Amino acid sequence: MTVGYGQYCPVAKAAEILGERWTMLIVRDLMEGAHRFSDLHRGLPGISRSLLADRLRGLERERVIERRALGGRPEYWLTSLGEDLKPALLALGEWAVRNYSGEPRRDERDPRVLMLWVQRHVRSDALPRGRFAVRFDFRAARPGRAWLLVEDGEVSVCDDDPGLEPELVIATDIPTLHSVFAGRLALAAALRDGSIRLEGAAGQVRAFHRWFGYSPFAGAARSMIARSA
Amino acid sequence: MTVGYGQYCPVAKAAEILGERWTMLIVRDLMEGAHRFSDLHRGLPGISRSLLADRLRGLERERVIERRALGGRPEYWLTSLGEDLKPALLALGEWAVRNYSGEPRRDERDPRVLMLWVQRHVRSDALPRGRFAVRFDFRAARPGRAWLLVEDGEVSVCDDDPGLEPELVIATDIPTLHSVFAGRLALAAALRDGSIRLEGAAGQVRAFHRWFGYSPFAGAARSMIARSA
DNA sequence: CAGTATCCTCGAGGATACTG
DNA sequence: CAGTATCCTCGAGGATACTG
Repeated sequence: MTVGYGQYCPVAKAAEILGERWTMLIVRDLMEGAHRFSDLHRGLPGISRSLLADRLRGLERERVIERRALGGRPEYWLTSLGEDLKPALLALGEWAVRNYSGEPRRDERDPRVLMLWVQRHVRSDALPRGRFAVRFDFRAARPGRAWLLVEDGEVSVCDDDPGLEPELVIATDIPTLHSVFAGRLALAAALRDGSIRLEGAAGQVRAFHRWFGYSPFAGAARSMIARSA
Repeated sequence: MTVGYGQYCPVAKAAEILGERWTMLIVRDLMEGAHRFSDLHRGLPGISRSLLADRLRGLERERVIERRALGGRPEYWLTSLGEDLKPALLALGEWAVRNYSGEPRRDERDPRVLMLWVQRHVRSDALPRGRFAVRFDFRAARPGRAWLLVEDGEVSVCDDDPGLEPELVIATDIPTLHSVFAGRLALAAALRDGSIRLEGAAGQVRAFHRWFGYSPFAGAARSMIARSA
């Protein structure tokens, strides 16, 4: 952001704005519906609060995002200029899907980030009404459990027992859930081979298939696999 | 390259590979036909030789490029994985064209880089046969002159007088030539208002219109302008 | 030409503690 | 919650000189 390339070239301009560490991931999270400072911070483990604030200022200066602080808490939103970046960011991600698909690395198996993504992509309109909990049991992961708390179409993640008997338990492991979310492994296949087990009333199990949402790149991953098969 | 984000996400992977300073510009230059170390170095004023070497190693490790040293001088070429990046890089550049079109900044008016781009995009097949020189006279620029030396369809740039009477002289200034190259200003319009003057035999002047090549983003710039008019 | 080796600087960004 | 202020570290990368 601060340091240009001294080149009057569109690629240089794009690199100037998006090339700094974390910036592309911040834009990605904004596209996925994160708007509050803490939301963004939670989705980017490793970034410091001051650096996040700095990057947000930079994006605001370049008119990619705007800060809204209408009375309540401040929020960050993509401007139309920022929304216009979507095709390019999708193209970049799809390139990565096509060319670097593989298992998540050791350091990429953070259940917290995965749960955040799962939460962000839940199809709220397909959620059963009322208040209930869904528990994820991860083999060989610390923390080994996480909860989704559903309350009238609103979903939140808990790392600790919310004290509510779960109506649905999903027993799996991090790489498997990652693969399903990313579209690299069909949910049906994972259920068949037992790498995911669903425990709960038939209605909740059926509903899960509808409200569980996938990565924006799942389509690209699926057609990759279909092509190579 | 070296530092990941610890996120199993396609955008994070793309940012990991392309997010480091200079990397996207190196890929751009490879796409535009630069393959030798010195060619790349010349197109990236400000990068040190050791850093360029380091970035090239990184891109090779990620299988975006490959180093070929078959007997002669080493060359760097995009792999098919690297070629596959073209749509994403074009999308990024077109986003920048749509949203940040403006005059080149003071530090972006380097005649050397501009001449390099002009050279790289010359349509060799439309060049007159034989050996001749084309001189560019830039108002208010140091160096104020540059030459294209054409020799049987091969073009090179000289910063100093090649000692050959030019058959064509192009009198203009850096921002104007930039704008024409970028597609933001029609050559015809620049000739009409005198911001570019062509001096030479009628045949050479006519040929210039055919062999002068434009930025890969010129099309996007033109349709931007057409839309806003 | 196409780099590598060595030394050194400086600024990006982490840690910590603080504020409205 | 949503940041800011201050201090400090360390590693990316520049400068320089060298090599096949």
